[in-house]
Amino acid sequence: MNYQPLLNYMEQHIQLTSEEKSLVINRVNHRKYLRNQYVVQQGDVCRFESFVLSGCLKTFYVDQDAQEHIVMFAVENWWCADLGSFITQTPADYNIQCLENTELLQFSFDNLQQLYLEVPQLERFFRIIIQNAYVATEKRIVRNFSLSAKERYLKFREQYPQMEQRVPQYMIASYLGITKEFLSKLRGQLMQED
Amino acid sequence: MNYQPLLNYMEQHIQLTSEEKSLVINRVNHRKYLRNQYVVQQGDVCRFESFVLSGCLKTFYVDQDAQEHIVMFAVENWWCADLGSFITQTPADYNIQCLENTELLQFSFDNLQQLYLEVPQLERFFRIIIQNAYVATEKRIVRNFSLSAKERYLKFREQYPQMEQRVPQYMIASYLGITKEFLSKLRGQLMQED
DNA sequence: CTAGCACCTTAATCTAGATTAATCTTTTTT
DNA sequence: AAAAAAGATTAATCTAGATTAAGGTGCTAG
Repeated sequence: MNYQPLLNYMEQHIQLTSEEKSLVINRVNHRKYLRNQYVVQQGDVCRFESFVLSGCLKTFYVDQDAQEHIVMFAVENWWCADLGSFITQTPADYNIQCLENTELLQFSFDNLQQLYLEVPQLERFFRIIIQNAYVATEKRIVRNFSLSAKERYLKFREQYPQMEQRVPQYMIASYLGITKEFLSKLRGQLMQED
Repeated sequence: MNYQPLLNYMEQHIQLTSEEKSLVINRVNHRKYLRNQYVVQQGDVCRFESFVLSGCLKTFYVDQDAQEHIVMFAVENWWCADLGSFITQTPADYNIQCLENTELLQFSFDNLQQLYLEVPQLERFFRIIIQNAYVATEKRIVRNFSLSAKERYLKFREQYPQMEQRVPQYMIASYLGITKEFLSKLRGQLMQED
């Protein structure tokens, strides 16, 4: 099993001895999902905080009118969970579904509590993860408030350049909060411009 | 000085001995602000995490077109800070300004680091604060995505019933992400309906 | 090879909410 | 009490983006 990407990621924020690393590795579950499988379903408690080794996932919300709203994508070296649900162990607002065959390293809630005792530095690590998630979410609110659909799309393209090749346009539209038809129109306009 | 509201709030999440309580009280600054004073300005580093003893504040963002976007209000027993800035000690995206004369209990970044050593339980407490902030922010994204302006307004009214009397309508409009004229129209419609 | 499905585009029409501008009301200042 | 400033309403017009509907492209499967 390849734990290196996770350990590399962790070492960006904390230093771990090799004993600590093996404690982490002991508590983490490796799991493969197939394309279209769900990692979390709206209404269930989110049981894992997952690190993406390979593949691609979407986190989305289904509203009363059965409309899907994508709130984030996750690819290699990203974390993915309904953090609100995981943290409080209450039912999830979001679904998380694989867009490709996907390999995850998963921390269950209980294992994570254990690990906090075994490797106290992880308290710090996961606080940073939550903080980053929080800051990113806040920035997204600001962006949705103050930018037009076209500006949001351009920002998305520069921020996730690989993403457009990887996921269908109607999902990008959903992420941007617009219809696929309007995204198509914007793309038409942008082609024109250059 | 009246520290009781803060201690009550803390005791909802953690238990503190009376020695620990005095450690907290020793590290917290009490400060009065006048109406219209700024607690944080966009571009400055947010120096405090503040607990509201009395008064009312708005957290807002000014975009390129000098438009103000209110992201949250804070009243008695709420926390207020540009958490993203405070946590990372980097320049703030938001302004925080008093809408009334306001009394705050403030934790400076350095004092808080000290306190984490003196009262380790506070690590837990402030993680919970951040988690709650995160969850609230996430729910807000979902709401902005899937509800119409009218629905958001109704939700706002039921969630912050006291607020409408306390802050001018054009600020509520800004919080809801609509113009004051349109809010006025909605209010007209709703009067009609009942 | 063609049927079917998943995805994308284009164009016409519609609507929630923005903009502008004028008037009215309430609060604050002097 | 008058004047000024701050806030709220109303109505006409405008626009970003939604909706509907039809046709196009390209993959995958029998």
